[in-house]
Amino acid sequence: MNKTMRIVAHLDMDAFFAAIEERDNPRFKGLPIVVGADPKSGAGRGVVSTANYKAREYGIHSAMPISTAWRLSEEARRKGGPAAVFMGVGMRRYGEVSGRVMAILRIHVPIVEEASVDEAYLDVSFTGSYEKAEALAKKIKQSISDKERLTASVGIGPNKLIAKIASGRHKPDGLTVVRGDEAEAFLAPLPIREIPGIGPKTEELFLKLGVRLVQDLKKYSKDEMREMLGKWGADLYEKVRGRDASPLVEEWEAKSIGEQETFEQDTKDLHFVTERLQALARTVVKRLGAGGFKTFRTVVLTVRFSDFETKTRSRTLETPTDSYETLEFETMKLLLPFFDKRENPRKKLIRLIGVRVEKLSKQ
DNA sequence: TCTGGGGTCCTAGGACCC
DNA sequence: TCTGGGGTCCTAGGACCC
Repeated sequence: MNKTMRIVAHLDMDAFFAAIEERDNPRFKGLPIVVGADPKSGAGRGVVSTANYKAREYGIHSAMPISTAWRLSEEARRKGGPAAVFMGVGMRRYGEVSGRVMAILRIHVPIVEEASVDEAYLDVSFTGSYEKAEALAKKIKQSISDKERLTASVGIGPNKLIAKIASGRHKPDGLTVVRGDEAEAFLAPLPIREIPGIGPKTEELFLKLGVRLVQDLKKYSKDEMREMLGKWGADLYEKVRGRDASPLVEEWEAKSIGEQETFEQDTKDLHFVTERLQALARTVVKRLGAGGFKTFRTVVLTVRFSDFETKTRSRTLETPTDSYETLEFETMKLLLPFFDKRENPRKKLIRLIGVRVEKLSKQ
């Protein structure tokens, strides 16, 4: 083993939001917990953000409509089990816990990529061996458990791809090590959907071609992959073989800031929508300043109809601005056509609107 | 089942420029 | 006459991630 061998760890907090709620509300200990939209006795519109493992036994999982989660909880209750505890998303608190967890990681590892609120990549090459990297991961997991009473699952591998997939193999509270020379064989029998970047559409495309497992993808040349998937196809060609040279990204700057809102009921009421648009625009401008940005130059309006068709309209200004009035004026100009025959000939009801700014500058 | 809210990245066509 | 090549910007849409 050479000294420059790369070793990457991926740490994923287990059922993060639900675990925090369970920890902070002792009376919910051991109960199924669902963090997400208000279920409104089965009539709620949102989705499940996180379900703890007890709730997953009911078939409840992330991204599921909250109405479905409610139904599953009711079914379980009729069979004599406890009803699930439904809780709203307390993002501020989760952000605080995340900050403390990330601080623990930085005590042990100098190069950390905060991939999301509950995930991080660690460059543990400095340990020099998989054995030492594994020992370090155990220490970090123990520290998170001691200080925060939360569990995490860790994957260790020769690159981010392998570390990420490995962290998902033994959840919760898992630790999975895949050495460089095992990476390709580790991936081969997995469903292609395990590869980050392969979502429902790509999975379906390949299923039609009889491709289900990572090993099945190896029959395509790099050019064929590029042909099918564009630029990303060439990356995937490498990933299928366990190779991923992407570096950890320690610092990054937001490229856009936006807010959107799904209405409780679909609407065609221009006054109502205008009022919501103004509220969204105000929040966006506030967050722009809070994020240290001076100006934006592009504004984007999103409109989603009741049939879920989603349209975006954007305009790039001549001059950068930080003005709320400009944002309101420009998004209103983009919105109005949706209230007449120009953009909405069939008079569909509106389900959601969103306001986003791009081409941000700190100058 | 009836689908949130925060984002990123890619593609593709047309305008425009050299 | 029936036709370049490359580059950048803008716009709209779509796939994907947590």
